[in-house]
Amino acid sequence: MNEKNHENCPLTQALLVIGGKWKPLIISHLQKSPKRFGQLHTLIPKLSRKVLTSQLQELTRDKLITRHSYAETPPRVEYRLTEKSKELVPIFQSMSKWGMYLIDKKIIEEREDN
Amino acid sequence: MNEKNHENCPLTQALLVIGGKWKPLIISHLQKSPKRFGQLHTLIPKLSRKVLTSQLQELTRDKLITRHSYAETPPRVEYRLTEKSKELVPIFQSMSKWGMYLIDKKIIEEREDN
DNA sequence: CGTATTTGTTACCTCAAAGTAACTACTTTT
DNA sequence: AAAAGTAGTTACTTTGAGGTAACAAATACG
Repeated sequence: MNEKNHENCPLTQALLVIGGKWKPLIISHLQKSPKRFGQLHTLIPKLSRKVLTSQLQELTRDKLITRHSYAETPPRVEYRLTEKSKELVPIFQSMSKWGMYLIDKKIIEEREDN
Repeated sequence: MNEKNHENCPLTQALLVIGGKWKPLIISHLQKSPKRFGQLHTLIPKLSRKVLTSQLQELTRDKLITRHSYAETPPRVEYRLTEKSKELVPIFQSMSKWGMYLIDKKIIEEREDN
């Protein structure tokens, strides 16, 4: 953040690429093994197919995932992380850990409210 | 991500709180020292005062920052990180590092394009 | 032949987030 | 009296992200 200014701030750059509402979630789901379009949709049901498509396209464009399409029928398409995005996994894990702490706190506060 | 499902996913919880477009940036700027409203606005010029206000209010509500108002004239208001959000700083630092790598790659790719 | 499956696309609509600009309140300086 | 500086708020408008629903293509199955 000490950097020049707004423009070339690395954090801003990173957020441009992974700042989407669903992208961290998608990347997290791909961390263990490649997943198909339909699997991702099942894992994140609140995410519509249209938006899932667009997020996957953007992630592919930015080279955070690769798309492997198998000429089977019915068609099968798998998405997997690239080396670039594998480095993000521990970051999202930390964030997840922090989120868990948030949930705990929330439960405590709810208790105190009663 | 292995967790139950969508609802209580810790990463989703975390993203609810820090997922805002500007929040990671604001938190990063506060990491070294408390900052005033106007300072933050100068540091992130693309962020309008109205939105800065709303983001600061949300962060305060979620107890990621505290607001200290001094009865001087002209008024002075300082925002500082709480213990809760200080744990986020290393996460954003990693993300920033990753963003720097992105920028480097971009430069290399531009060179290759020529 | 008609239906199901899978991975999308396309068109249309909606709503919340963000932008703009004007106004407030308090006090010091000119 | 008026302007300047700080930290907002309020009202109005705009933008774009996201939702819904229908359709496409290829093949297998009954």
